[in-house]
Amino acid sequence: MVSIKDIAKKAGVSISTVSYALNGSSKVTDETSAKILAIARELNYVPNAAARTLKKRESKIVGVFLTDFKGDVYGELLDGMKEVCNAQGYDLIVCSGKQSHRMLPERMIDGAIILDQTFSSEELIQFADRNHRIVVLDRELEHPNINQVLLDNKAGATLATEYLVDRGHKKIYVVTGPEGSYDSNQRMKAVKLVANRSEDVEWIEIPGNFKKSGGERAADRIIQEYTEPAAVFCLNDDMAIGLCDRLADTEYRIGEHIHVIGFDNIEITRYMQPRLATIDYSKHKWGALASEQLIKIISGEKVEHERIYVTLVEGESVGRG
Amino acid sequence: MVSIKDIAKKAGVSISTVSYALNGSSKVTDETSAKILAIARELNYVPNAAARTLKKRESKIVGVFLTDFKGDVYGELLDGMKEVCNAQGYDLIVCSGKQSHRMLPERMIDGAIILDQTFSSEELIQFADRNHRIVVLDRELEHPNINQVLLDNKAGATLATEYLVDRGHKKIYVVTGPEGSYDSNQRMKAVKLVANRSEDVEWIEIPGNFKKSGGERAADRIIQEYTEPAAVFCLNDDMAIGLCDRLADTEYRIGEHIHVIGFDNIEITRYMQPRLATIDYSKHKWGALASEQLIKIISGEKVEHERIYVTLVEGESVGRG
DNA sequence: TTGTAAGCGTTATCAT
DNA sequence: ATGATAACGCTTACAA
Repeated sequence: MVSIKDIAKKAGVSISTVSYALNGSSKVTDETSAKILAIARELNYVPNAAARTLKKRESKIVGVFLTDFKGDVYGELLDGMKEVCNAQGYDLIVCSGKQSHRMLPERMIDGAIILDQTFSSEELIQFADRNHRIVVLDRELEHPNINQVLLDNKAGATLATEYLVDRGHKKIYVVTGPEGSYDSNQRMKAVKLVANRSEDVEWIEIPGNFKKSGGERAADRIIQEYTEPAAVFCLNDDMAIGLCDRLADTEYRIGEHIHVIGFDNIEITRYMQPRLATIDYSKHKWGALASEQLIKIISGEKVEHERIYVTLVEGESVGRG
Repeated sequence: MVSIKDIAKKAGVSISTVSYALNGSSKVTDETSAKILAIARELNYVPNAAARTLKKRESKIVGVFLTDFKGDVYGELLDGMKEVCNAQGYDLIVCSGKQSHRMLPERMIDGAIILDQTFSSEELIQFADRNHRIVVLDRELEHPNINQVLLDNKAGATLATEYLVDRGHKKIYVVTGPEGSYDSNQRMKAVKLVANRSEDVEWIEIPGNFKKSGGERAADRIIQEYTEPAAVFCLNDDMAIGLCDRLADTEYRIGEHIHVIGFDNIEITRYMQPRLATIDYSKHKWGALASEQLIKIISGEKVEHERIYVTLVEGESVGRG
């Protein structure tokens, strides 16, 4: 491996001069600088990230942590993050799994964006206490070193529930996310609020998991107790897809016997027959804002919590009740 | 930041003893070791990755590089990679974009898995020459430090083309990937081979881009010159989806006027009406094998190139010609 | 069994 | 404008 020492030797200067030259300092003559740069190129010199990070105590890398790599929301979200990070001179790395948790405390990365159930809030607070900078996308957490950029879950769930109620549905199943999911809990709260406003609207909670399997299981139960048309609010699109998929094998028609709405507006919903009603939001913007906030708090800037707004996407999966 | 120096001071021992104790060396007494470990915990000690990497000249991290984060094949692929990496004591990070190319030469990572057009083959060879270890998933490259794990593109394209020919189609459009794509070129070669076997089979190449937009443009052209039923082999599913989507707005019926087959068997195809015929392969296995090979060559083991096998998935998107 | 010390490749302070 | 040197936090001969 060629280091600045090798360049220094070949150029007949000291390593500090080489360092200055490579970093474009004005302290060194254009002449020596040019010579050094030439030699560096000639020797195929590449700086060593570990050494730089060790000395400077920063890596110019931010990490985003995901529960897993599956999931259709991630593509745009990550692109949004990358765009902002790169523009600000940071690299973005995507991590997943318990093992990767060490990245932040071990200082491989300058900050973390969390969308990952496998981090407990205690763990995150502990990191923040030790002065690590974090942006959370999947929970509320108050700490000077933590910023949150959250979906407007309540607005979304309110829109969805009102849509069902407005279209005349009296019996509403709600398929939830996994236990303890912040998004699921927030959405559920809003559902209750809206549903309880109308005396004649009944809502039934079905525990789900934000995965297709949850929707499939919900479908089984709904079919079993079917007596009259009903509406289902799946608290994310993945479950709605599982539900529709299972229903496709039965005589129950979506938008006619069972009315379905999801949440996320993932791409796949556009291609479903009938088109799935859902709640949309800009994933790109969500990611971009998260990166923006993180880089700001890394730079010591104070920032306010942010919220991502949502809209209703109508679809034939919901007919008149 | 608390370092081994702090622990040493508090324990009244030298830093080397602390280092040995923390690394579970048998050189140090159970007693002192216990004391040191206790103090380390008490002080919330976390090792510094940069320092360790600098000294040991390895990071125990492998990086996978993607052209972008969109794309439905990535989820399972990455999970497969992560699984193997973690089992072998490596962390996996996912990177994208020109900026991230520095990770390998700067030695942040111990090796790279490449599925990324933005790396030129010259660049990769240069890295390999400087003793970096690489596995390529998107090209052929011969070098002692490079291993390749490729899809069996030819088998897949042969299966797809034969499927169309066997079902009586005489006119076959082929929508290709972007210029220079290895996968696209390989698949195209196989198409020609099969199609040219039968005198009465005509094939027409339409340049695409492996994205939905490519499929949409292809649909426009096919509609325009439509005289009789035709078959279309989209060299990936994404384009097939774009094509079907565009066709949905016309009077042409898929599986009746236009017969379509894709490549990749991404999840979305299951939910299409009619079900898209396509070529399947295990993305999980592909990722797992790539990681396996990379870790082997990092460990100095010699390995052979690998190939991922493919199968045909029939679908109603292809009817009788 | 434990300590001393060198060194990994940088950056940055202080002399010169 | 350039050089000598310490320091970042860790591992690992080698010495004691």
